[in-house]
Amino acid sequence: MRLLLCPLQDLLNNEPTCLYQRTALGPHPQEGKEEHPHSHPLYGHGVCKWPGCEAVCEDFPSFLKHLNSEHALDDRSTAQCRVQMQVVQQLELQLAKDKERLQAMMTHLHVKSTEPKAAPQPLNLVSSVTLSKSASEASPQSLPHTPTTPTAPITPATQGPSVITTTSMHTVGPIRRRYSDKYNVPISSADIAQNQEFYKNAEVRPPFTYASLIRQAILESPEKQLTLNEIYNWFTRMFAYFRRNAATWKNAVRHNLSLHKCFVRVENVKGAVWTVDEVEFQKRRPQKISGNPSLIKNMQSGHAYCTPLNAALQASMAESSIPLYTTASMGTPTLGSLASAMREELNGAVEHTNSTESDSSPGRSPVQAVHPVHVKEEPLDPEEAEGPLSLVTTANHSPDFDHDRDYEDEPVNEDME
DNA sequence: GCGTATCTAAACACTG
DNA sequence: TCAGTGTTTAGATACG
Repeated sequence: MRLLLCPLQDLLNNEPTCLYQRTALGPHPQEGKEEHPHSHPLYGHGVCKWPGCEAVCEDFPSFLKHLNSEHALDDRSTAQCRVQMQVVQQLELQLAKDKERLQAMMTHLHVKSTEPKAAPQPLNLVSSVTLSKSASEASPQSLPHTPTTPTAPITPATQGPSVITTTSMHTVGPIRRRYSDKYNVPISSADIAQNQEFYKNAEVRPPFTYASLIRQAILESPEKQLTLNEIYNWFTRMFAYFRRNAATWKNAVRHNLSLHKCFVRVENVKGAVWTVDEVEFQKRRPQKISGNPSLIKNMQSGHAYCTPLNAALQASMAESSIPLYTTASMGTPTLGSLASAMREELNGAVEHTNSTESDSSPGRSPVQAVHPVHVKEEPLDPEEAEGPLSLVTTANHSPDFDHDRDYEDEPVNEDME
């Protein structure tokens, strides 16, 4: 624990500006106004800008007082800082990837670039702090195939041990994890929207059921109806995970369409399209999210089980991380609306958790805070086992090593990016 | 241990 | 014949 905290302590001691110093996010917010005694990257418009806080501070002194009292060097703040590192790293990786893409495009078009070529090894803020285990420590066979760049969903700490912690990040092997609607209650719109880029780029299984995804695909369509092929396209477009093993998940999609009454097949001019019977779909909700005490208890226990591992740090991660990303500008309406649909499913539970979870972070969704996001990692095909490593290990690799990777099972969809 | 929900795999039928 | 679509069944897994 102490080991983990040390680098962070340095960070915290140096004030959060160090986050900017260590990133390629551009000029520091304070640049050019250093002399201003009341400017602070964590303070603006009378609001504390600490991720997930947004506490109103009437003036700068009160902000400082708030900063020192609410965001002191404790496990929670440390955890938040680490999560912020993840955010920054994610953005850096994306930037590096896009830069390289741009370079390749310009090279292809024989355009002289003024843009410096992306560094082959991106800054790796997180790995040096929390992901100190080398990739070699993990058995390649046990690691999921995540050849794309992301390191973790942008909402990592919804499940304390599964994303951030060193140990957990190395246990995402071929363990099949359940991710039913019922247990994904806490997934919020922000959750998904901010993870959009992640899921688009990372071959990480989205933590939603096929039924939920199908429903959302249909609801996102202008006419609220899609052909099977259009549903396929939506899956591959929105989730990198579904750009491989097509036979498997397509079968599952068809299976779900047939199985669930909420999916209604409608014949129209251009053939059969699938629609969602919201009434039928809603019928599933009471069964799944009844807001009963056991569910609430379960949601709370999401904390409990992680705390013994890394003590308060784990808990603080679980408690406080999600809202850190609410300001991340990665979401788009598409997955945002998916999240909205998810949120509809979660309404009942949210109310309960609001009252059960101590909420010291204004603006934080309690559901997000207390419930894990399960990321299922698939067993690898034998020929894939030696491929790129896990979410964790990719963080220690060049983000671009997979650029030329092909989708094994089928050509990239025509509308994929 | 049981029930439920889900995932995965497979077989089969139908259609263009 | 073949590919795509749709239905159904069965086994496995996760969880309450």
